[in-house]
Amino acid sequence: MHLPALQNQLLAALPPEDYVRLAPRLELVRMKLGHPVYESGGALQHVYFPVSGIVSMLFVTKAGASAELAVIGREGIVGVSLFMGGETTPNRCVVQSACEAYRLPALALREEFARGGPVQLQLLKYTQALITQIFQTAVCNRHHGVEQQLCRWLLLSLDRLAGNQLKMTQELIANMLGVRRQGVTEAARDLEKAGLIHHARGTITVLDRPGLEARVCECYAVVRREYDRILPALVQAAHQSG
Amino acid sequence: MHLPALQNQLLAALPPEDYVRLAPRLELVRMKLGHPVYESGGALQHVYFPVSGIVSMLFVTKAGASAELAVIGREGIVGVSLFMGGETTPNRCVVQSACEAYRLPALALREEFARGGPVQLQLLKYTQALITQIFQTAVCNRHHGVEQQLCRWLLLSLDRLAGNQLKMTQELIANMLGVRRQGVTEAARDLEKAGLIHHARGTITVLDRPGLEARVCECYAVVRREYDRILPALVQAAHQSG
DNA sequence: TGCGCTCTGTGCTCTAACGTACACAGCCTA
DNA sequence: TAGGCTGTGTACGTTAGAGCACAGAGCGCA
Repeated sequence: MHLPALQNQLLAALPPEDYVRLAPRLELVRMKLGHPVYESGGALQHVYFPVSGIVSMLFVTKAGASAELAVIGREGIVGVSLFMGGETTPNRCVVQSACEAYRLPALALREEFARGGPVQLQLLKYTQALITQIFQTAVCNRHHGVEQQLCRWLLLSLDRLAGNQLKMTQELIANMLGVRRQGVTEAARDLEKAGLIHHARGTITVLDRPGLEARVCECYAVVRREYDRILPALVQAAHQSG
Repeated sequence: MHLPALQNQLLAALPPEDYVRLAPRLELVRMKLGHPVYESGGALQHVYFPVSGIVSMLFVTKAGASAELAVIGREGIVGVSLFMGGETTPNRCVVQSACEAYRLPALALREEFARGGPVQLQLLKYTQALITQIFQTAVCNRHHGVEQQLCRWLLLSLDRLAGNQLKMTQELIANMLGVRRQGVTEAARDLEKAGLIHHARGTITVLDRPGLEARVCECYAVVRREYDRILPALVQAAHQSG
């Protein structure tokens, strides 16, 4: 049994009996770049288990400035506030890289969560990992320069995608990081000079991942280590399915 | 029945039958300013329900720079990673303002959490509010100046303390915000010139709270609104006990 | 009263990032 | 092939904050 939904590592980490109970209520949806999965304060009707692509958690200020808080890929779930009891949340979630996801109605999710056991545990563990990513974003925003943040962002994104290419304009990256587009241009130029990446009109190719990891600030490692520590089942799943 | 532990608003919001089951296992501890409640990556033996004072969630980088992620007072609980399933977390928790708290052994907490019901719900709701505070810190770090961050910090702290005084040197505030001490000095000077605060050797007195709220960035309001929305029981409790 | 400590105020230079502006380059379509 | 659009490169001046240095001010203690 290798259903596509199992490409979501969180679902894949569930015991089979839990998964088969969930599976019939999962519905595949495809979402294009820029698609708003959730709006700030909007009522959440579903949670999403991505099997490909990336969803960004963003906050947009009144003045229109934005800041990415975390990225979510097939290791996780979009919409944790549904089982955390808040129903909604003041941040947005936007598709950052064209995304296929299995969605589950809010009611079904709450029902599953209320059973306790492995489903609940897995969801909570993922949430804690997500918290780590969010607070490390806060740390990085405070103390590290644009270039290091770009490295972190590239690595976090790459971890969630197949291959070594990102289809993403510098403008969009700048919006994610909450910096100027020129800042990204300059940082990308320097990384390209160092032979770590190649970029051209909306595509960034990572040529030297170890080189990037050597240049990134500690924030990436902290987040990565926490994901690996809290969600070892996911790492195994990643190895199995590529 | 007005036990001191009920001054913790999270405990106070529990149904009486849940509270009486918990109460015998709560142990009062007093913690001085600077006391490390949790170290980064350390094993968590207890969770803490503050009844007075403030605990800061901090992250300290390898280079020694620090950044506050959130503050926790009698509205909450210190140590959410214990019931979130991660056991530990890479950030520190430090007493920011002398604190009395009731602590509960890790085992007892997990037992209570596993029962589901109101205890679990309340803990999760609080965690979501905490997530909001953390990501708003990330936003504020990215986009807002030192003065606005100081305003936010003052208001968040004031919400968790009785009275309008903060015993806190500028040096410590700077460490919390992850900025230079001089930056805090300058911001505080400007706020004092505007008649909003008075400060002298380790004590900041807020003279004009509405004035501060007018000058702070939206980050404070976003956090405050989420706490009020997700945890209305806590607001009521706050009204009852002052 | 005097000493020494901590805390605060203020000055400087330096740098990263911002806002703005504009030129060019690749790609698509007419 | 020309025109237009989007994405990228580069160059300003401006500013917030960092790093550093040191003077003064309030407080505790001998």
